[in-house]
Amino acid sequence: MGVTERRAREKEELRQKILDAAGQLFIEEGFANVSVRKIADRIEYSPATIYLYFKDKTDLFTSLCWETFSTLKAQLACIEQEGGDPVAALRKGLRSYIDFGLQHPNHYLLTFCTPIGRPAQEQSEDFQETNQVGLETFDHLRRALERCRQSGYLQFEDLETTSQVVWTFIHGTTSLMILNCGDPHFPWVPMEQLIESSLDMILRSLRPGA
Amino acid sequence: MGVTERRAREKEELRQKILDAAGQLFIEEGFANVSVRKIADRIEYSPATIYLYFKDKTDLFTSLCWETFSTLKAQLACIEQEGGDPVAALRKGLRSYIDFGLQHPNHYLLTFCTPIGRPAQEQSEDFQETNQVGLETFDHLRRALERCRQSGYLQFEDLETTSQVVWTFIHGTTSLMILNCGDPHFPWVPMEQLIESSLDMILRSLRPGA
Amino acid sequence: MGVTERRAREKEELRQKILDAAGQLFIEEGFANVSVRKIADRIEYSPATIYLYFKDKTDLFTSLCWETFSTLKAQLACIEQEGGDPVAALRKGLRSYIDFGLQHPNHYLLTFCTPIGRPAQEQSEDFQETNQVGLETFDHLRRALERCRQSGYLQFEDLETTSQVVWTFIHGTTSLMILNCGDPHFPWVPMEQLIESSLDMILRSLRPGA
Amino acid sequence: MGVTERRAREKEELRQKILDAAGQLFIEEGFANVSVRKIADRIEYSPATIYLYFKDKTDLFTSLCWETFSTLKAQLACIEQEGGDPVAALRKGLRSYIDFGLQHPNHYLLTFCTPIGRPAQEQSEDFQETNQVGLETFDHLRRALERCRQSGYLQFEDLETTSQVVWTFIHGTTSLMILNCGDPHFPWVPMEQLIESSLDMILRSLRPGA
DNA sequence: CATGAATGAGAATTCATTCAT
DNA sequence: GATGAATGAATTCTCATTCAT
Repeated sequence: MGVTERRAREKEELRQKILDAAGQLFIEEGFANVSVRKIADRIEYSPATIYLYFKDKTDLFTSLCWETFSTLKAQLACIEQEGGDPVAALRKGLRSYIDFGLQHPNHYLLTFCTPIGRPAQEQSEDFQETNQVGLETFDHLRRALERCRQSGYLQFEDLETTSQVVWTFIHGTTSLMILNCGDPHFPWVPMEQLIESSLDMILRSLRPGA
Repeated sequence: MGVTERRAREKEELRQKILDAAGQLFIEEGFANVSVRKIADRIEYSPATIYLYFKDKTDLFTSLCWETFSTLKAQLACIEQEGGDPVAALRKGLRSYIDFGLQHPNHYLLTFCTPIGRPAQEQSEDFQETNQVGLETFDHLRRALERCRQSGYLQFEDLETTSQVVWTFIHGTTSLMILNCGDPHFPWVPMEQLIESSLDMILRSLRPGA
Repeated sequence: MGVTERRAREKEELRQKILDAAGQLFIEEGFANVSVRKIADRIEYSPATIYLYFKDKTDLFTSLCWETFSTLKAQLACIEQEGGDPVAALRKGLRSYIDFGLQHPNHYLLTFCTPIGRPAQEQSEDFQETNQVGLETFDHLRRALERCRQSGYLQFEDLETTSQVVWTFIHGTTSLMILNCGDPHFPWVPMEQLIESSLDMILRSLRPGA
Repeated sequence: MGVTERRAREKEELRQKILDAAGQLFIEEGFANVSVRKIADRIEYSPATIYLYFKDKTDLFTSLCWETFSTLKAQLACIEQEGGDPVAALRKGLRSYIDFGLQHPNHYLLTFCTPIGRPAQEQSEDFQETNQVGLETFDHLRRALERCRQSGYLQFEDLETTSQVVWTFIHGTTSLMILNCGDPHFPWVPMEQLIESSLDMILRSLRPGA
């Protein structure tokens, strides 16, 4: 029985190793510029081995996205359950989103900043599943905002529109932080200051009477 | 002498024709999916001819980026010069930025959503030049905000921080529009509505007393 | 001892199961399009198991050929033994040959429509054995014809030449049926009609006085 | 102008060289076992060059078939035009068919004895064209037989069935001659004798009163 | 006995690029 | 100035086969 377990563990480890290598490479070089061979080379396995763990190159991408969403969703669910002041919870959730991006830059970029030839991919079952998780993640934001509105702390007209706008804003902050924060050519203010100011601005714009 | 001039003109015309075809194709199909042959086919020249005008495929792209960035800068400069209500001008500028991104999605993605890890490219003269244009473009935003503050229509503490936050916000809106706007799996509100609401929120958060 | 016997029986059963699956697949998809994995999948064993029973993919095929040739020979022998009207027996034998080809198209094609240029194969023991069976099969035709001649029902000069010609004829019918019978671009008459007409023509050409 | 001509000639020569190499290899190893690389190696060009002359591997095959049919059709058309005794013309045509096969064994085998995954191929324009030529070739046989019947020299019921049966017969003779005529394991009678006997038998079976 | 895991070799095809003309 | 021809290198992916367990 020990043998079976060890095998399973090793298999999972290799799968993860492949995913990690692929994620890094996708970010470093762009999805289109990464060949299966490059991934295999990096982990010192044969290209054929990759195909024992993933159906094709797209499957690799999809799996990475799924990982991203799942982790993020879990964090947000945790905050939601804690309850407490709705605005504080919203802010905490947004901050959590940004921090997640900064802590998992590869996954974040891959999931939200990498264009793929979508059409081909959308059919797959895995994609559907990943997408589902993504939508559920967004639900947390929607609910957090609605709670703020119902409690009277924030005010806005359309929940759906507002949720989406807020998402695009924190996505913008997150992605630029990841991509350019070390760019010596741009006079960035300190990261912490930028993040907090971003959250301030978002909440200010939703304050009743604003 | 007329001959020489005509030759020069014809040469410039072909160069532009190539750039136009390439630009269209990059947008239609994405950089990675455009082959030099496709560009050549579209203008009914041979692939080899392209190489008489551009060093390689990357050079084509860089030239396009520079071109389009200049266009954005020119648009913003134009708005700045028009003068008029500062807040309206700011809003117009922001809208201009978003529209620019949507019109040149591939250049936008390359410039703002691709990690700088291309050692080869950073060094290049073209890159430096393009970067310079980028900074100048940001200057327009900074100035537009400052004018709003000085005129008393908007209020905020730190100009630099605010400018950067605003940029990250509209970048977020722009990039997600580009990447996901056609995604049938996400319940996007109409694009126009999302964009206008984004601008509303940004301006609302800067309103005095907000 | 019961145990040993059961083991042997089980082993033989699995071998046959593999052969059957392979045979079906070769017919359904053609030799080149059948992978060992496909065979293994169909019987729900691992590919590696196949190699416990057969040296390689070719061995599988050779075994099948031998098997099926033996079947043909047995059929012809059976007809021969039945005796009865010699011409009816001849016709039955020819028909049997054609039907055999249609039922085992891939083995038929491999054996009769593939140039012997595989040095490796010719040498093999299996090949020699298969060849032997082939000659014995032809003997049946020769004998059937001779019996028709001796009984006075048919007439021809040279037995050997006639046997060979008859063989080439039914081979032609068989192989074209296999290769093109489903070709919608050729106005084939119904297969049954073609086969029976072929046999009619062959027998008519051997009729005394013809 | 001489330059253009020479270029065209050279281009045609290379095309033919590729076709020849491909034809040989297809016969030697079977369609499925020939890679584009092997063809390229044999003529000492790069694989990519092949694709400048042929759309894909299937196109190579189709072109070879077209060549075959065209040549054969021309020969048969020639005989048809000569006129003369219908039965002699029929026999001459049949003999011509067999001789053609023996003179161009590669093309013959390729066209009539090589199974390909047909479905994928049938759509192509080239295939349609090739098929058309094939049907026209068969028309010659049909017409030759009909002429014999109308002149009263031969007798048979259904023209279509008879034509097809006759074709399968001479195809059988031709293909076995090509494939096995040198087989030391089979006691072949002299080739000339076999061919003439085949024709005798065919004509005898169609003789009035047979 | 059976197999899960792994791989080297090779498949068809495409592409950016060069160069003689 | 423009190009037709050619190619080396790379792409994704499949397969027969092996071997430790």
